[in-house]
Amino acid sequence: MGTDSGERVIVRRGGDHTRRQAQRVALELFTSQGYEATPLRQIAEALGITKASLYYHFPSKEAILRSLFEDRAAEAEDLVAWLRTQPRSPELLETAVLRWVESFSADKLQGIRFMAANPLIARAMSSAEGGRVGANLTALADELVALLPSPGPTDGLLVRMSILSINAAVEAAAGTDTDDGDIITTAAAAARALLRLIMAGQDRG
Amino acid sequence: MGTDSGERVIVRRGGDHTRRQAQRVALELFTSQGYEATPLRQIAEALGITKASLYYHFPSKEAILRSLFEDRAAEAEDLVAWLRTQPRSPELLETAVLRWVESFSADKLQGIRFMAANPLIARAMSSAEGGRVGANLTALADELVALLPSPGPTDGLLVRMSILSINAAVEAAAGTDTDDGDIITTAAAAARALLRLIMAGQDRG
DNA sequence: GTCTATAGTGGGATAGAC
DNA sequence: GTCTATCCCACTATAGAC
Repeated sequence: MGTDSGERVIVRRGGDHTRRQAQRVALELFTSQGYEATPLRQIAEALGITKASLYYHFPSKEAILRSLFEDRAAEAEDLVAWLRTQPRSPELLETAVLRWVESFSADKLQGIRFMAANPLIARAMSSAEGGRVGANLTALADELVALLPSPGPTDGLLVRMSILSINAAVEAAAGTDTDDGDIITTAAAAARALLRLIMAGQDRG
Repeated sequence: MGTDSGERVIVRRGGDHTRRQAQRVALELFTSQGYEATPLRQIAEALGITKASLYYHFPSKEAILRSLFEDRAAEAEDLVAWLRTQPRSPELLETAVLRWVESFSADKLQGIRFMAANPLIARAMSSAEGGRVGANLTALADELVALLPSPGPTDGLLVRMSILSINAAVEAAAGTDTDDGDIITTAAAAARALLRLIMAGQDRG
């Protein structure tokens, strides 16, 4: 993914403007209707072009899906990479989880909504052997559980739940008119509550 | 179903045995692959019959889906009905949420997995005007928030999250070999932690 | 209650002109 | 880069025999 730092300075558009628009529209439709339930025709129509024209920009429907997913996976990869640079300590667990949850500014929440709306696809993509998305959230959770002094059998589950609290909050807010900022702060509060639960267990362990 | 005329005495099965089997198989496949991604042919094959035979038992694919969903929705309805018989108090919030979360014995978890795997469909069915599934979880959450002495803007979200903690736990456990019992007890612990969060906010409010 | 055969539809994908 | 036209296939659903 874009590991070069400059990201090509400025005017990137024109070259792939339609392609980016297609990704934006696809993300919306896949989120509101689901991937399988969204025909390419609908994406094309929203762009004002035909189905066939879409194939100039993407070789297949699945390629659109993958392009979306890889954008999101990059964020998890970045966090895992950062984790590896940090000194290992139990406190790092809380720091990492909150860093993850709070990294979602309102515009990035759309990515979480997409994942939450297509859980089976998100799972399949995470475990795809294609390479790319190796550093998924499960890997992150494993790294974090290993930080605990005496990890119990359900601690892995709790850590995963705390990481996924942003997903849970988005899912719980679906269908309501909850403010995006409220979703994020509530998810962070929930994550902290779960982490306290884990730490309390460590004391007893 | 009614070609009787005696002789049937006890053995009620056989009457809708295939139908029930179809529901069982459909629940499994819809959960592991998703509703849209599962062709009727696959369900039929798993039963050892043909696609056409399936149409003897269900008028459409959607009818299979609905039959599954209505079974699950009945549980939420029961809890809401029970809620209405209880004296109103803030303590009822915790009682109700835990009653819900812990009502999932291991065999019922499959229903939650189905919902978790098909969130868009679950949402669409919940808000379907067809009548039946009126008492969904959102309605339950609203009843519960109303029990709080001074409900804040994010309390509704937190209550929904605590109800959905069983879903969150199932989702977090997906892809791992977590024991079903551990999932339920962890979900209950998480629900309690979120409820404590809500109650702490009430003190300050 | 299950079968074979088939209708009918819609979607992903391609060919080739402009 | 976008179009029209088309292919191919898989799926839902139906018809009618046994």
